[in-house]
Amino acid sequence: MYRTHNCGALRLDNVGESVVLSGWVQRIRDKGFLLWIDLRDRYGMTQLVMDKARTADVQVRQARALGREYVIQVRGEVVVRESKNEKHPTGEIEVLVRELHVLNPSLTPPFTLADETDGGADLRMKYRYLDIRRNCIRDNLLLRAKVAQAVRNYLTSRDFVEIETPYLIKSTPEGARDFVVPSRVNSGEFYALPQSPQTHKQLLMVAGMDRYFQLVRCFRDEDLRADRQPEFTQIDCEMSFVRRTDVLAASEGLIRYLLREVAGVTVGAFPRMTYDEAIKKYGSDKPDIRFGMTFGELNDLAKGQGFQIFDSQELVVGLAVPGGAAHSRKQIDALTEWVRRPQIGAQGLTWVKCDETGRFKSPVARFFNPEVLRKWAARLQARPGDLLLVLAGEAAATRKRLGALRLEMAKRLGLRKSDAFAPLWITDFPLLEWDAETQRYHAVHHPFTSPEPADISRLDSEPQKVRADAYDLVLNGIEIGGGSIRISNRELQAKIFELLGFSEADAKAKFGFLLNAFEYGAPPHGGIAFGFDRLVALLGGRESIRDFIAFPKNNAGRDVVIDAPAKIDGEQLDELHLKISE
RNA sequence: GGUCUGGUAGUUCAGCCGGUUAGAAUACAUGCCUGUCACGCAUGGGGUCGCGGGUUCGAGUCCCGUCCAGACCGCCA
Repeated sequence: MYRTHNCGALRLDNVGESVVLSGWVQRIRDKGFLLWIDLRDRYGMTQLVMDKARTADVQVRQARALGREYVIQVRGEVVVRESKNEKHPTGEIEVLVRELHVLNPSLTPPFTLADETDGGADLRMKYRYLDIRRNCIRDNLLLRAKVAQAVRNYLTSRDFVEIETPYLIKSTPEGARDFVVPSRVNSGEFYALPQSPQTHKQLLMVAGMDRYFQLVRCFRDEDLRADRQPEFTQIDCEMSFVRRTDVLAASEGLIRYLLREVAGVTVGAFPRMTYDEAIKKYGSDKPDIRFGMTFGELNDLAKGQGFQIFDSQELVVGLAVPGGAAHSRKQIDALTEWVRRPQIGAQGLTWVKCDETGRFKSPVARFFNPEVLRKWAARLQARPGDLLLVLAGEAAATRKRLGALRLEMAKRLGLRKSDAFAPLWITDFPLLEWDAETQRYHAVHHPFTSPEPADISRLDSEPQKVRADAYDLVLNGIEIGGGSIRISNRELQAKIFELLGFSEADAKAKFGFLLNAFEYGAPPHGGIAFGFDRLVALLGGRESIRDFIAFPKNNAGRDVVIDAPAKIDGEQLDELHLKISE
């Protein structure tokens, strides 16, 4: 018998029982007369005990020879602890060992397997199977499984049906770079791994499945970030006979359910904000609205007063840092350096301290009299004791920089609380974006996104002003979902392809299968996809998704556990009809 | 493609203006310890200072190159 109980199961009720436990040796505490072993498995930890009075010498010697992470099995008796430990659920009992078997020894692990590990990221990734033994990583994976289960419960209970779509599909011209897979049977041809099941889920709508979802792996061959992996998981949804409000309502229902079931947090109706407003007030299309510090534009109050730097720039914009007047000159200089780093790229930073008595202190005070500075403060909704931070420059870049500064200040002030959840819908994205490099429009979302119905008439005259019937869901400043109402009208789709610079033949070659399907009675439809990894990380109170993925890729897209990608031999290349050009 | 930060004991790090034998904590080993739970105490072993080149009487330290890791910009419909 390998075990009668797991390591998290035993309680006072079990005292007197003879049990068999198996697990890993977390730690041995040898007091000489008495020796304890913390035995750990996925379910918890149970303290084993041996002493000279009750245990045979041979077994004590055997126990002293154990090392960390040995896999052992013990038979023993559950006894009450003389000194209890309230930190563990099993802390009131211990198991007096009668028999001990080493099932497998272990090398000394290269880092400490504890909540507060001494292991660096590099080492932890290489020995990920050890890292996962740590409570925090194990709990992250358990959380992920719980969220997945909750997603399936919720969507299935609302008539969504989970359907798998193929992973070996075809490369499409728009969007991220594709991972490609050479075909052995079809010489010189390649599959692509899906960036999303977009077209297949639309085909399922034409097929009459009405409400589809899938927890699906997606692939993008782009550079990585802390919250970006080359393969990642989406909650992909699509619905027929819906308008935007229907998709938003269904999505809110799901997210609200997850927040309640998993995080125990109740949130009300999700606020909505247009793309333009988000950019102007937060400098980002994914604002974190857990805190204020919204932007105020100061062009009318800051230009034309003799301060050359402002006069020559397109936009002067600022925000008020609550309580920020307490910053020392040194701290503000450090902030200036922070925004001047190449990653932010600002030329400089203008600041105004609003002291408690309503006076202003600023290096630009000789250009702007107190009356003007008072108007700045009012525009930025500053209160006495606040610090105004002002940037100037080209409008889009400056807003972005101030947005980065806003997040940094919030982080320093502890305003980005991981147990607060502030969802937000962003709507009214532009449909098209002019790409100067290729001299054509490209779809901001994707080519199947419907224009806002009210704007369709402007497609010919001013295409850049046409809004998309698209929406993003932002949670705590992280984009966790995005979707749109799709085009289900053949002529409209043809017009969009034309605007995107596809010839009719191009469109037919690339998307003929979808256009054909639309000839056979396509229902109006729309959908959304949520970033599952990001969502789980947020529910776990973190922003980096790597610790919520069992085997993530590193910064360079490598799997350091198995050392992939790797070269393949010549024979395999030949079979695939491939030659490596050096 | 680019910017920044880092690489010193198994591990996490310190190492000042270039100067004698490169340190700490932890891990590991041995011994002691009558209730530990991050046990404690004592002793001990453990180093190609990422790699290559340069400057110098002398380089862990300065310079150049390179590799690796992380964060970020570009990119990510």
